Amino acid sequence: MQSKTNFFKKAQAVARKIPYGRVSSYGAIARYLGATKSARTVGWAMNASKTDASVPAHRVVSSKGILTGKNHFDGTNLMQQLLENEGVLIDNYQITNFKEIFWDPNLELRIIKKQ
DNA sequence: CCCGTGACTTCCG
DNA sequence: ACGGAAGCCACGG
Repeated sequence: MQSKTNFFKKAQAVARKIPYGRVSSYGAIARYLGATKSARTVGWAMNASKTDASVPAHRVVSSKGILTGKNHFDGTNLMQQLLENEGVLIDNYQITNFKEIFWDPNLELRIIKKQ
């Protein structure tokens, strides 16, 4: 029996699958879970998984490649530092090569995605 | 138990 | 094309 917080676990699972040096967006994950408009809930899942070091929440940004969640991290520029450490180019809390390193679960995983 | 909030995105006018 | 409003799921008060 799946818990009621199935959405959380799924979101965390997808975020955990984000490769090193890649980033994804809340909407992409939400869409992969079948809830396109539930992007905010994905952010909540990140907040819940924040205590879990296995979930790279810093690799999850907005659809524009903006570090919208930087304010929720421990420090102020911690999220940017973590991403830059992985080779991600960031300018003013915005990923410059976002489209290049964007990792879309709908394209990469395509598990439940119909062909 | 009901209402509001939140790391966003999409749709309608 | 731009701006405003709705939607989605979960949690806290």
